[in-house]
This record gives sequence, C-alpha cells and structure tokens, in this order.
Amino acid sequence: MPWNLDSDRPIFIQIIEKIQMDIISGLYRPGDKLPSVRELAQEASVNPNTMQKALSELERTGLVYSQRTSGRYITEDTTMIDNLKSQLAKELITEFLDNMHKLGIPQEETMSLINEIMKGDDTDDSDRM
Amino acid sequence: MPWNLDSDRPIFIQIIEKIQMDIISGLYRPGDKLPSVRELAQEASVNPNTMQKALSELERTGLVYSQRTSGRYITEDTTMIDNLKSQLAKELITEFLDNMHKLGIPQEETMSLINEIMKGDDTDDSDRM
DNA sequence: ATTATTGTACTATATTAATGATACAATAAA
DNA sequence: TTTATTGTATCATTAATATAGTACAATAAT
Repeated sequence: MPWNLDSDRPIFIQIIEKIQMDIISGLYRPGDKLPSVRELAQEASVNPNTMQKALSELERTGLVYSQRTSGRYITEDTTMIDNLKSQLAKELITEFLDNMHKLGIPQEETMSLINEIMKGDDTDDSDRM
Repeated sequence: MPWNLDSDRPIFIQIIEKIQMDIISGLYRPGDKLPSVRELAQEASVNPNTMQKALSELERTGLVYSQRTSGRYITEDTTMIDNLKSQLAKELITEFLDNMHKLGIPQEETMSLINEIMKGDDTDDSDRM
C-alpha cells in the first residue's frame, strides 16, 4: 500500500495523520503491534528519523505506546480512539463548510453539489466495521 | 481583516489561496486594482518578498496581471474565474469525502453529520452575489 | 522637472524539515 | 550465552521557507 505523501506539507505531519486514520478506521486495532520504525520507514519510503519523529508525536498524544526493545503498540483505550474519531470528523466538516463558504457557495448549493458527486462515486463501504 | 495564516503550511501558499478565495467569492471584482505589494505585505504581517512570491504565482496562472509602475489588477476573464471556482469546489468536496471515508465514516453518516452541524451554525449568506 | 510609488531583483541570514550515517542500551530470540 | 531486533540519540548536510535590507527602472503624481 503506497503512503501517498506529497511535498505540500511536512512529511512527518502527513505520517501522523495517516497512522491516526489507520487506527481510527480500524485498520490497526487496540493493542496491535506496529511494525518497527525501520520497517515503517521503508514502507513509506522515508528516512527512519522522519518516521521516528512522527511516532514520537503519536506517543506524546497517547495514541500509541512503546515497550522498549519489544516494539510499539496501539493504545487499548478505545474511548480515546472514539473521541478522536468524533473530533476529527467534526473538524473535517466545519473546515469543509467554512471553505465552501469562503468560495461564496451557500449551504444549499454545497449540499446539492455533494449529492451530485456522491452519485458518480463508486466508493464501497461494505467491508467496514 | 486578519489574514489568519498559520505555520502548518508555507505562508506564500496560504496567501495564494486567500487571494484566490477573495477573487472567486467576489470580494475582488474583475479589473479591480490590488493594493501594492508593500501594502498587502503589511496588511498580512508578512515580508514583502513573501507577498511578492505569492503574487508572482497568481500572475503565472493568469488570475492577476501587473501593469508596471501602475499596479496589479484582477483579470477581466470572468470565465477563468468561474472555471476556477467550479474546480476548487469540486476538489474541496472530493477531498472532504475521501477524508471522511478514510475515517471509516460511510456516506450516509457523513450527510447526517453535516446536517447536524449546519443547524447549529449561524452563518449568514445574505450579503453574497 | 522633480518626487513618490510601482513592480522587481538581488544578497545574506535564520529556521525548519528531511536525509544519511552511526551508535548504544535493553531485551527478545536463537 | 550469543545474536538480532527494538527504540532511541546524535551529528552533519541539504533544501525550502521566511525575513531583512538594499537597490533599480518605469511611470504616475506633483
């Protein structure tokens, strides 16, 4: 799976967001062991130092924890994960609506545009929890 | 009016986006004269070089043009502005839906969450064209 | 004609992000 | 016990971004 990192924003930030997404979406489950820093770095085609920086930040926020020399693990605090999911969803929505508003597109038009685009979208949600 | 620039992404990029928004939303009209580089820089609390870089890029894409020593002006090509508006709106929507999908939130839930947040929002669109 | 304003160009410097390389202590695996 | 793997720390280098300061040519304003 490619990591799709671009050069628009700091890479370590994009890595943080990507792993957060993987935890929240359930790709990583609570208690799961993460691949090692070196493995993840190679998988993402990134320098180990950059991966380490991202993981340290995820650790600081409590989303993952490390057991020295054993490896890194996803938190078992499901409440924390659920809260983060709600919070991120809310942020995404408000930021999106704000941007559409700045474009001068009123809410009703935004809604109809979304519906329009959703119809032409073949996204499959069937394999999700 | 504050420019609300953050340090997450390059400032000159945020300036480009901000001015694009102001053109698309109609705050700046086709043919309008822009404040000088130095004025804009002061208004945004940014170094003139940074503002110049953003304006050069807006010029490269054709959204503004400069008449040497007279000043800088918004393009009169309304079609170009309309096209950009549609394009940006579409990009905002697809990126938003993609992010919600990555969070593991299905489309139906996304729609109801939007409606929920819209109700608690007192945004006023009445002074728009 | 003179002055001020305009866009533009250039050099230098500081900071941050990313990479590359290396090393070490703790411990799981052999 | 020995080896390999783990997270972690450090140093040097490069590139991009932003700032600061200065300067110049064209021209609008006086």
